[in-house]
Amino acid sequence: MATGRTHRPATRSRGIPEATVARLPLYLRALTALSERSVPTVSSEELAVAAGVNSAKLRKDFSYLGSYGTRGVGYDVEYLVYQISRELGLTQDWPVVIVGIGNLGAALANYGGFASRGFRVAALIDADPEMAGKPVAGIPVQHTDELERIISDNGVSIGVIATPAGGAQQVCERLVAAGVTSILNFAPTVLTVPDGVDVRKVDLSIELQILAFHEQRKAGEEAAAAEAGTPPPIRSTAASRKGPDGEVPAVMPA
Amino acid sequence: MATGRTHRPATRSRGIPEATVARLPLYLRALTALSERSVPTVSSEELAVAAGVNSAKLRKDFSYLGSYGTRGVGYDVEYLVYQISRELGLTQDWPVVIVGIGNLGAALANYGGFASRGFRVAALIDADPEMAGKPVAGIPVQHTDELERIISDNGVSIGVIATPAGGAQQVCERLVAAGVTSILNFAPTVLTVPDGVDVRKVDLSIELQILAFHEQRKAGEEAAAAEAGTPPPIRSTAASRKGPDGEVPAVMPA
DNA sequence: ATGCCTTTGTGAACGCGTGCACAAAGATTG
DNA sequence: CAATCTTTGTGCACGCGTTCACAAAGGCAT
Ligand SMILES: NC(=O)c1ccc[n+]([C@@H]2O[C@H](COP(=O)([O-])OP(=O)(O)OC[C@H]3O[C@@H](n4cnc5c(N)ncnc54)[C@H](O)[C@@H]3O)[C@@H](O)[C@H]2O)c1
Ligand SMILES: NC(=O)c1ccc[n+]([C@@H]2O[C@H](COP(=O)([O-])OP(=O)(O)OC[C@H]3O[C@@H](n4cnc5c(N)ncnc54)[C@H](O)[C@@H]3O)[C@@H](O)[C@H]2O)c1
Repeated sequence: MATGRTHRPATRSRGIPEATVARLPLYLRALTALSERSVPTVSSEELAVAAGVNSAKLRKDFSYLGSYGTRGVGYDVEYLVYQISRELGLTQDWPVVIVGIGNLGAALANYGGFASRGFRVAALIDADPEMAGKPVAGIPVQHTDELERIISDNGVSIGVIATPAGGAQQVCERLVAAGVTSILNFAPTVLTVPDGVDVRKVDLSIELQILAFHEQRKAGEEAAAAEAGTPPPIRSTAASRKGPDGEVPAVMPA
Repeated sequence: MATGRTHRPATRSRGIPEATVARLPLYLRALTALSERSVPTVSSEELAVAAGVNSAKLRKDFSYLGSYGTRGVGYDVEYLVYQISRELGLTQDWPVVIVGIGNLGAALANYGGFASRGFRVAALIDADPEMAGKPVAGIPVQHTDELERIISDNGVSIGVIATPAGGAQQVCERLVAAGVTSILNFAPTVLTVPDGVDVRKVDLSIELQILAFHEQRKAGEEAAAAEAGTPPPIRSTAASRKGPDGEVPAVMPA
């Protein structure tokens, strides 16, 4: 999970646990797929498999929203899609601004799945004067000077930061001062925000490092098992060259 | 947090809790910044602020790695950088392949922070024959047909999937069959993998939906507070037009 | 109408993660 | 060398999240 919230200690957001909120979009995606295949109802077990979670967890999650299921039958797909959408606030249209239209910002602007679920790219903002006016994904880039006006005019409350790390905190402060209360941060920095502002971060580098940790551990365990004469569990083909870059696994030589 | 692991029930990865592992890269980043400023030592309190966490949590996290601090003084920055790097497996060089060189894949390939910490883009792979041979970020794109050979030749164990959702599971299976045991997935799908393979996902859409949930809740609470005659907490300027797109907040009209 | 079969909704137990608070450790100063 | 001051390392309690397991609910067949 390339994510983490900031501030706001307790959960109790109208009683729905934070962990549940984080899974609702997952259920919604699975349900939307079922809806497109015109499947009328689905059991907690089927839906759980589709969403990649435990079925008891899924039922408990839904129980926070109310009793929308029918015992012996399951859940009505359309009805559940509506209920979850409403709970997540997706029945409204959320204007979003993206700040920092470089490699990543441009990719985000071009991302189709953005608009698909109630989010609309209201503006693209960059500090580079060269970029001003140039269209990216059909939307002209605007200069940072316009930031406050853009936020205000469009009633934007969600901002995406895709600037280099150095500028992120300052951009964040301007966004917040202008009225933004939710920020999705792609820059590798810890953002400091006042209470009442939500920050979520997506950090590629952290994700890779976490994977590397487990990868190293797997290589170590495997080496230890080989040392002990235990044959590697399965997949010994790939296993035999698992030390990355031809390096020796980080275990004691003797 | 745009993240979530799959499979592998218990933690106990050599005793280091998963939550701690997820924070180590954060500490490492803060420590690297200190190191570049030639700061010799740092207290848990200072470092905690820099990393945006509680200092007790930070100390407990470090205690899992061993006793690397000096009471009354703090932690030696250089030494800690080394210890965390080693623990995360960053003293090795990890070759990574990126599959699906579209908007996002190209941005990832161009991402500088990639190589900075032990990760090296070994190959770019795409199914589009038109792209084969074209250089992206200085690396020629190779066709999917070569996938197995590339993984094998380079000893790749970490793969990044940036294809459309439809192709992700199949790409995933080919990667795993070829020997990849860690996957970072950007496609909005639940990937099914065999035991022993780690999957982490980054899902922009889910992040935005979580933000929207809290945003809606804030708007609702505010409306309720206004109704009750209680003035909005702070920042009433921005608050007064918090209903997105000029819509009425989703509360009962009367 | 009655009984069976499926599936929900949730009580309860458990484990992980967090944060407080403090004793022990060590540096520093006189 | 002793006193003081700073900061670590951790015992402990608490709360959240997960999972099991099952009683209740409801559809459906006879
Ligand atoms: N490219 C990736 O795949 C990737 C992956 C993970 C994280 N990131 C992070 O995302 C951020 C952007 O990455 P990128 O590759 O797009 O970088 P980039 O250099 O291509 O783009 C950065 C853009 O931000 C603009 N900018 C700089 N300062 C600004 C400011 N104060 N206000 C507004 N705009 C400003 C620049 O003009 C530029 O257009 C970086 O922090 C990077 O670490 C990128
Ligand atoms: N662009 C974004 O900012 C963004 C954000 C979040 C998630 N995503 C997700 O990331 C993925 C890629 O997004 P994108 O905007 O780069 O899409 P894109 O259409 O620009 O690029 C997809 C690329 O994958 C290639 N491809 C398709 N099937 C393939 C296969 N089976 N094997 C190898 N390559 C294959 C295509 O040739 C194309 O080059 C999508 O799943 C999207 O939902 C993108």
